[in-house]
Amino acid sequence: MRSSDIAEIRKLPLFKDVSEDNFARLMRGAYMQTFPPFVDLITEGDSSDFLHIVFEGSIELYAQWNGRESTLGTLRPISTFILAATIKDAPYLMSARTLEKSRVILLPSADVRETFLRDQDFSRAIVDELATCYRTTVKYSKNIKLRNSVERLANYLLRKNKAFGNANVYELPIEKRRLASFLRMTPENLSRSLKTLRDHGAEVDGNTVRISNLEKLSEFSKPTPLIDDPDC
Amino acid sequence: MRSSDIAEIRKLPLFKDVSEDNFARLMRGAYMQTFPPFVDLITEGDSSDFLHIVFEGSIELYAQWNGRESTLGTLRPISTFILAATIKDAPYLMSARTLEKSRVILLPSADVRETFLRDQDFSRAIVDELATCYRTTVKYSKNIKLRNSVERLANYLLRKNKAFGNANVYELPIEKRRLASFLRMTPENLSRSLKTLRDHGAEVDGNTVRISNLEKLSEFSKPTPLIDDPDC
DNA sequence: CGTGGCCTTGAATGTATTCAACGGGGGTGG
DNA sequence: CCACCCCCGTTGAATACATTCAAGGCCACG
Repeated sequence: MRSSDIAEIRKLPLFKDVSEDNFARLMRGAYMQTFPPFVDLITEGDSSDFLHIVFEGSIELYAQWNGRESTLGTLRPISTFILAATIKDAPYLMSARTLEKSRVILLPSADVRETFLRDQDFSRAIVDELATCYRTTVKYSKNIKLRNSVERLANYLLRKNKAFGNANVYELPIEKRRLASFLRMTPENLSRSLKTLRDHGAEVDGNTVRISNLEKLSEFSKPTPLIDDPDC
Repeated sequence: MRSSDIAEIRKLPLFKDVSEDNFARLMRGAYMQTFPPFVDLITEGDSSDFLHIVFEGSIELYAQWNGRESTLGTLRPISTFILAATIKDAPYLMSARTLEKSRVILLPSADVRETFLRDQDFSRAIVDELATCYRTTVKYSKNIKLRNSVERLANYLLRKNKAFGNANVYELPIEKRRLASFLRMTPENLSRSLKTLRDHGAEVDGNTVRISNLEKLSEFSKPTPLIDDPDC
């Protein structure tokens, strides 16, 4: 691995407080790899040999059952996945594929577990990361259980608008069919729901989202930090 | 707190490896409390002053939004809740109420966080617990996203049958309306789905479940450890 | 012995999925 | 450079699935 990459990794919240020794030991077994688009990195059910970290590009988390497939999230730099399986030395619960050309760090799970025991600052960072991921999935479940599909979509548009600096105009960061799956809807249903939202202050043309009436959209969406704030 | 209670707590996986000193310090601030049925213990949005542990009874986790309510889980002895909020010193994402007379241990969150930093074995146990909870919610999301309501119900009946020792006859552990909410259905829909399952090897009369044809039910349910095994 | 909550059933409504068809954009290969 | 094809997104119609509303039975509880 290039030393410039290692310096970058060192800056990650997960590693920045790890002792010099322990970090060096972790990096000895680590490697950075570049993947083309639409490559499966991990498959649910497999044992977790590596902790993955997205360094560049984007990664889709998805799951399958009985011939169906569902998107559970999209990861962008810089995020880890899937930490819980690594920590527990348990099988992956989700699969992951690149959506574009991506650079990914692979850390042998055994090394991560060992460093966890050895380095208090690392274990603290791991726990923080784990707790954050956990809370993300709880919010995700609440979103799906408490809202219907149009409400989920409306709140998604609001969340992304905030993430893009409240510009009120932005591009959808993922394909519509993946967004549909993420929001637990079919692509057809997404299309129709987008039309519905024109009456509520949001217009989507192609991949361009325009919040034409933020107040109206907010009133319809009723966002709450306990579901929609990623930092909460 | 009674010393017999403290001895019981000491046996919990979360605490059994904690040093004598640290455990004693934790217990100084802890207290055990008995609550009547249907008492709200925590409310989503509140700050997490205590880590809770169910000692006796049962606790419902639920969330609300826009006048709606949804059950996210039921806790039985001995489980913690809600660890992630305590660790991150963040607001609760779920509310919790007793469903019956329950005994609950309250540990001041600040003490938990302090002990976490002080005691390596405790931090290890915390991480394991967190990772387990995290994986539980991932499985929950997969269940809801990949299965329709009858499939979710069928797999629920199978899971509980396994939990009750594969006796093929057992009592539903929670009220049907709460089960319905947990499975993301209405009570009416649950009633009708139970009738549907008569054709697939499961008969439910009142609270009594009878798996009349396990093979048929399994074939219909298509359970997978990556969703249905709580220990996976 | 009333009363209230839970569960069930039926009917009507609303929401979401499926199936089919079509247009457009991007990429490939002739 | 163009023709072609494939996949995505959209639209419409039919269907399936789920919710709502209303009513009644049952049990537990006061």
